[in-house]
Amino acid sequence: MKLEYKLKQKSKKNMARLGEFNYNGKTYETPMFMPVGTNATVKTMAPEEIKEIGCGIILANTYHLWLRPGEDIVKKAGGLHKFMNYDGPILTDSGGYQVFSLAKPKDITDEGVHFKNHENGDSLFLTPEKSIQIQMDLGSDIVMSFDECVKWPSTYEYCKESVERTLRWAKRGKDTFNCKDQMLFGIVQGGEYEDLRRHCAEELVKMNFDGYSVGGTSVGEDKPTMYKMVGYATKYLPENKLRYLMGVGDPIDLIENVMRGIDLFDCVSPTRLARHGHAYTKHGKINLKNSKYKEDFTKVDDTCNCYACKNYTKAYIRHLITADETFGARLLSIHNITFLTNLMKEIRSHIKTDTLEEFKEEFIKNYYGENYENK
RNA sequence: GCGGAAUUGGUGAAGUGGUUAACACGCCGGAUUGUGGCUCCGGUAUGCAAGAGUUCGAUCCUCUUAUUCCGCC
Repeated sequence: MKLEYKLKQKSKKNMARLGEFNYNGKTYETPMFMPVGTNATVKTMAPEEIKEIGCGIILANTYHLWLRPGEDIVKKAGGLHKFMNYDGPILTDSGGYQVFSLAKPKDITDEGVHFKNHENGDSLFLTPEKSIQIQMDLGSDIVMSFDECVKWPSTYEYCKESVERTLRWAKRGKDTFNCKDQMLFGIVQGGEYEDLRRHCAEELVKMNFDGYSVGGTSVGEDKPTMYKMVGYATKYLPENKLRYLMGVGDPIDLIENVMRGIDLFDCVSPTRLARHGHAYTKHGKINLKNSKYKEDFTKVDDTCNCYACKNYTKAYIRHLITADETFGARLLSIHNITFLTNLMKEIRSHIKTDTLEEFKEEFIKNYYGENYENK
């Protein structure tokens, strides 16, 4: 049951778009935020909780599931959905990000990428064909091409070479891919260089993927640079297909990049920040480990109605985090994912009325205070 | 009452007659972006029980006092 994207509405003032797709009898709206569940679990959370919050797609990771438990096990279990008991849509990352985070430049060859297993040091070799094959075995709904996520900053020469490689890998992946129930996305790379982004986007579009991702962002660049890179890519992508900005989840970046034509986002930050004691609120990100919350018996965010905010106080959650109790991480994960999910909901409603620009100003004022500048 | 040993930050402790008293935990901040889930990076004793002395100089040597622990009466 391949999901099909329908573009419903476009802003007249910017590139924001409203869309939807059906999956398993349910309709999901975009733009959407997708929580990350690397090891076939959104860390500390049960699938029921994720659905309760109103999330749609969640992510899982090819690299990690390949190493453990192995895609064969997941296949025997009946696929990822059955294995992890999640009947919503699932997207798998290709392992391309691990090229960035785990491999050294000398490990990257045209054939594929040499890794050291981060658990036991074993030598590993991942190719575009292998990545796609694993993802077909996992049975996710959206499959990512195997790409090279380049470091930032990188020279024009390196990015150019890397884009050509990413395009060759995309083609090889597409030739391997043969599942009618899954979507396959191409990934636009090209660093901060407009002609490279354009070239990459146009070549991918010629290959006719089911959707397109923007990669190579959220790797340490400043916000204006990121926005620029996104704009260079979406400009050359077809309107009737999903666009996914990989690894982006800072609240303001969600708004900014929706305005640049993005439909899907993912980021580890709501769950990682939660594990480290941080919470998103309307008035900015707070660190619950700060001693000023020791006797703060109010909820994390007074405008929030998530399970954590309905039932628990800052002082209690602070205590859990300080005592290294998992329940604290779980409560904050629920809260942070709820925060981003609700933010996307607000964004969608402002696309409907084409008032996203005003919403952005309002949000910034509340979240960062009066003197915000892009850093 | 007699004899012995000890006393270093919030805690456990290292250390030396000579510029900024190790390390760990805790505490106080910060970071985190297609997740390498006990992570990373900062800060944290103007003082080494108190006082006096020896010395150019003492946390380190001497004496007195206090406190704690151990043994004996």
